[in-house]
Amino acid sequence: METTIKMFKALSDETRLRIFLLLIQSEELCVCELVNILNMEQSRISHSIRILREADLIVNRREGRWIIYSINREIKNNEIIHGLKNEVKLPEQDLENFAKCKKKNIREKFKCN
Amino acid sequence: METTIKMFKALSDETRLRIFLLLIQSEELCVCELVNILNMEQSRISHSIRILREADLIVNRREGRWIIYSINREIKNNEIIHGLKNEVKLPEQDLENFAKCKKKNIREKFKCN
DNA sequence: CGATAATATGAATATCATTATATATAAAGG
DNA sequence: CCTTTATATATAATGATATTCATATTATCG
Repeated sequence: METTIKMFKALSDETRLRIFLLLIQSEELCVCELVNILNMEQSRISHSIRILREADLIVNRREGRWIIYSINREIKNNEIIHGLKNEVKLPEQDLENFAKCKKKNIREKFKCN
Repeated sequence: METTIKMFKALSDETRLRIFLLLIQSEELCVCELVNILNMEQSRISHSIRILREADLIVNRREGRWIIYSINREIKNNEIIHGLKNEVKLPEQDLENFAKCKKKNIREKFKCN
């Protein structure tokens, strides 16, 4: 129950829900990609990510200069998350920006933004 | 997306989640039964109920002096709610109090509390 | 109709959450 | 090593939420 409440709390904010859905879409993303896609302040993304991480919804690993986030495998068979995947779609704009961002391949270049 | 966020927000509070799960268990309950089961201030229950209602999670009808709440049928095939049912159990204490309350049959008597 | 019961609502307060700005840290490049 | 880049965190301002106490509303009973 406590875990579920934490999960609901983490996902009951638009910014965080969009980040979470983007991570479901894309397997993994770094912060500067999320900044790029969502067009928000970096500190806002970082802060949002922290709350998702603290709710055990996402995990991260470092890869050189980047810290790369992905969905926590352990919640992949949580039925609420399953339901969420089927019930909610990302805004079109986010999908577009996500595609553009992937094309840019910003992590290959020297400079991200 | 907006609907889902409203839903998550409504269910991300312990009081409201317990009320919601009790209503799933029991088909329908009036406020004084919930006060009885959860052992909380009546106004707290009423306020919580309002938020669940505004998120379209529950509905109500009047029956004499009582206002009786139940799960909104329209969300019964929402996959997130399905997931929730399977993932979360009510605290034992609530189940006990629920059973006791049903035995008391308070709506049959003149006075509820 | 007056009293009581069930529930809702309002106001006040306390707590918590969100966002922006500024700063810190850690890795990599030259 | 000094700079730049990516990210995190601290701080502060603002806004939202939860809870309680007091009061209002609506229905029933006598």
